[in-house]
Amino acid sequence: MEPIYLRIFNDIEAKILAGDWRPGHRIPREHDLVDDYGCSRMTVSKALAALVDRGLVVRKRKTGSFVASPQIDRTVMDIQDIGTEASLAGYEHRYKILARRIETLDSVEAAQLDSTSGAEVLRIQCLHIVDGKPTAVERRIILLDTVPLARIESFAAAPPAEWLLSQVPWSKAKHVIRAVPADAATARILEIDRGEPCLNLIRQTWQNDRLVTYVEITHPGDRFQFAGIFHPAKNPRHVDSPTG
Amino acid sequence: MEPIYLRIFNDIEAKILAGDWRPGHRIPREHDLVDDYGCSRMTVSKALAALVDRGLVVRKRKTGSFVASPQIDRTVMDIQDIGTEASLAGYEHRYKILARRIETLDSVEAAQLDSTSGAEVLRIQCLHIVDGKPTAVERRIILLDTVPLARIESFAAAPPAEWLLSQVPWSKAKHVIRAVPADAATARILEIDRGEPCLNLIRQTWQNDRLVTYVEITHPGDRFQFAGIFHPAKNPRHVDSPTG
DNA sequence: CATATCTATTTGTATAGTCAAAAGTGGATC
DNA sequence: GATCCACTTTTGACTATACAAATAGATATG
Repeated sequence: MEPIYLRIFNDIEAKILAGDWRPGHRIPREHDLVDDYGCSRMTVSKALAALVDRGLVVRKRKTGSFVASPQIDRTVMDIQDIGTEASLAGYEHRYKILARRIETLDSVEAAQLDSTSGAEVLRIQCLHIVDGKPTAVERRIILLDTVPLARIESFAAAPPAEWLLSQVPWSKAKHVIRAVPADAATARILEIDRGEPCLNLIRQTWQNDRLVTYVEITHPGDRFQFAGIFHPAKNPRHVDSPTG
Repeated sequence: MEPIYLRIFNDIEAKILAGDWRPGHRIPREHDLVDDYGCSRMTVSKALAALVDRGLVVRKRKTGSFVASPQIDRTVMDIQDIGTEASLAGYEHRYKILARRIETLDSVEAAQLDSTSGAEVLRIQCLHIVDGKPTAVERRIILLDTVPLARIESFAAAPPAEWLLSQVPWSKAKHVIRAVPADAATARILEIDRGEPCLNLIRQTWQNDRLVTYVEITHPGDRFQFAGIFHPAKNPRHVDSPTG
């Protein structure tokens, strides 16, 4: 038998991840959940505290509990969004959409992405310029089934990574980081020599087992690095943490 | 006023991080902590649950609660240890200590490591061989002030990373991942050409603001990648595996 | 000898309350 | 209008207790 607090946790998590409860949506107050599940307040509290820790919920006395704005886990964030990182480091960041078209996945690509063949996707190529220098090529595929709004998005206001984060909560992400030699096309775009070492990040992001996006980001090895400072979870996380 | 459960949490965390309670040490049982702190069992339980989540404690019914073997934070994308990762992925792993000597840090290096000049360190160079192929050069510095036992350790039974993890809990880690061309020495050791793209990981690990170790690990770009699957703040698994 | 069973210990989950702290609301007063 | 205070809602911390589940260790059995 699944513990009650886990059932509550899972129910609410599912609603949020399914997009049923959007960010800002008010979660039933403890008292209501007590009634709904026929359990004690402590049990409800345990579930909600775990959701706070999971980053899906924020709580405030007197005001209530709300679905949190989707936020990348801080330890993943470090390699998440070039623009954010650049401006955190005090650099100027621009980007240019080099290509943008809607396609259907052929079977080879579909298999590669672990997705279904024939799905409609938006394919984007984007150059990131940090401090005046070309710093990354971003080649991205967005599944239009999962993110229909992408069809009409121009990415003029925010680059694809940032726009997606504001649209879709993610439930799973897979990263691969490699060192690769620059191919001809990449070398031209990044203004480096062919064969130069490049840092290559591939990320797939899912929402409830539906692929949201596949992206490959290639950085010149001499102009970019991934860095992060990590602490083992600082304040008590997970269960019954007060300050969040 | 600090909540009781936080006080308990902090007290125990401090003891573990200070090395006062070593991995495997039995933590007082809930009942004893109830007596010690004059609070209820639920409060103690909350603190211990948080410590479990924090990764510092493991608990088992009837047996008790124990200081966990130090582990890399699960949400951190990182190779905790090549050997472990390799065998998880089903590969055979060997390693060879190429060099081992005790030195004192000169001022240049000390500044680089953000440490004090004149400190005694153990400097190790180590080659990792996965599936019969040279897969990583590990160049490591261990601060003997922080880890005195390293002075007499031969690393015959376990490679430095694994040995350190079993010895020292960490409270902070800094990672840098880059793509670099192989220099002459590295190329020779890894049996690749000079200039070939290599994946380069630098990690510094601290225990309570005292540097434990500085390590630079260089992988051939075509034989290694970092990969990780993340679920926001859950129990992400990460796998760093040799590529074909 | 091995093996199955019982028992005591320790953690895990849950209840049904109490009191406290934060913070939004509205009302009294200037 | 503006300011301060009391009121109310909602979360945060905690108690004292209960019973369940896992299991190490002792005991009984074949």
